[in-house]
Amino acid sequence: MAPEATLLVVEDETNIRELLTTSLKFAGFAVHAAPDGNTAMRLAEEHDIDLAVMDVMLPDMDGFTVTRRLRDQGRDLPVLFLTARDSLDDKLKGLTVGGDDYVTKPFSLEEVVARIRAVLRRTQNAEPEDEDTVLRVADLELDEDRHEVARAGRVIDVSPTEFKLLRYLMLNANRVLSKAQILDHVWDYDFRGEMGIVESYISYLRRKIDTEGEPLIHTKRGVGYVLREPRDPEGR
Amino acid sequence: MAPEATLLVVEDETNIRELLTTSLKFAGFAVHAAPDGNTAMRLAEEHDIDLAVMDVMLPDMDGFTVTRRLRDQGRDLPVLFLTARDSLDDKLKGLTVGGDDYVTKPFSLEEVVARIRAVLRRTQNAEPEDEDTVLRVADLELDEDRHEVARAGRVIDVSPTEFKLLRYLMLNANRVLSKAQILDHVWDYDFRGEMGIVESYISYLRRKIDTEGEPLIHTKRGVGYVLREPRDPEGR
DNA sequence: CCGTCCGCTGAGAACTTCCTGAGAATGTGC
DNA sequence: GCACATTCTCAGGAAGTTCTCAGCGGACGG
Repeated sequence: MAPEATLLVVEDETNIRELLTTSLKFAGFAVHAAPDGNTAMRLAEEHDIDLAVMDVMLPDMDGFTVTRRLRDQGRDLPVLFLTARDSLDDKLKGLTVGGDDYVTKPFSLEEVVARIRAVLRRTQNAEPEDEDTVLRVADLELDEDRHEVARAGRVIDVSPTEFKLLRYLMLNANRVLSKAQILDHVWDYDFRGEMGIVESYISYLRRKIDTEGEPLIHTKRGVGYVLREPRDPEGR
Repeated sequence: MAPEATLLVVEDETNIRELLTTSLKFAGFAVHAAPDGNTAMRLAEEHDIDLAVMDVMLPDMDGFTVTRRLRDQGRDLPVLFLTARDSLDDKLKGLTVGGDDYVTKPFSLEEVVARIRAVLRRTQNAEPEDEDTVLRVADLELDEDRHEVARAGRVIDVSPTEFKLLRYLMLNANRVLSKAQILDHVWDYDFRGEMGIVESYISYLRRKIDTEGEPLIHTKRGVGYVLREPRDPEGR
């Protein structure tokens, strides 16, 4: 399978750079990584980059400068900025007007992948005709754009974490996910709590989407959880 | 037959290192073994390693450091970490994000082999879709991804131990397995119980998968058990 | 044909995992 | 700054799983 797109990760903290690199590769992207602005510029010359994931704070120059210089070279590069939650720069606020976007640290991998896909969708597809921002499993729907969930056509209100958890389950429908996997993908990378929180949120989700009609979320005791279509009475 | 893949086992406890080495060789892998981080680094230079099985606690440096150093040398090495059950280290978080995974001690050999294969599948195959994770014997199916068993298309609920036992029987279809062999592979290496437990679980499995249609699990009195295709009426 | 051995299975004790309600702590919008 | 939503922890209880054991019965050897 050809990679979905080629990304450039620019981030000086080694842990986060590697976390992003491995998990984005795993998500199907081709990834180049740079610890600073100058390396980033060099890599961008050598490779065709579709999108950059860029820390705002870099050792040699800030992420905006890197972005400007890259764009001065002609390419129309969309960027997903990474920034600390409390330093919500004014410059970031105007970003969603162009194709760009940002996520605050600490982030969850689900969040980053979802935002990358959203930015690529907006910038690559000038034709917005394909409404593939909707995930569907049986009569359950999740709309990325509207940030909305519906079961059997009835819209259901869910919290942000519930939404991310459900998206992850739906993206991996019919595959058993361990609580550790869920924690790693849905919760922020610095979360230090126990896996019991996954149980709690599964419980919340069930109450909201799984109380009427065939249940879609199933517990695999000792293994994890799986979201799947209901079976016929014969268990087929 | 060429080895399936080349592994590097890094584990300081001699018993466990040898247990892993012999049984992984037997499972068809080429295996190099190291008792500490430095030896591991040296072996990794001398040989082409496809995957490392790495204890988190090592005498000279921890498994994460070894992994970091090995990866700094360029190769994109997937790792299966071994860790004590109660020391669910913070660093283990984020492990199921990339290709890596972990198993807790004490483990069963079945578990380790299954996880190694899963990691190799994920990291070697850039094509995630097509390769199916389903074992089949006659009309009996076992799906790793869904952690599900079906007979004649009808899904059957099994417990984790039943699942591991059935996987082991199916991987060794048409070969008679002694109760001792089964105990050694399917149960944790520190299990101190009697072999009667194998009889119990064979009984559970038969009740679930072997009650209708030709039986697939057969007792070789005084020898062990074998799972095999039903014979034609002539007994051929 | 008989006794012994081996394997099968039901019962149940001990244990583990999971679910859920309550509540504290934190964040967000008005 | 107040009200409300959300996140997270915890603990009790429910449910499922693991493991042991003992009685039964069929298989095998003599």
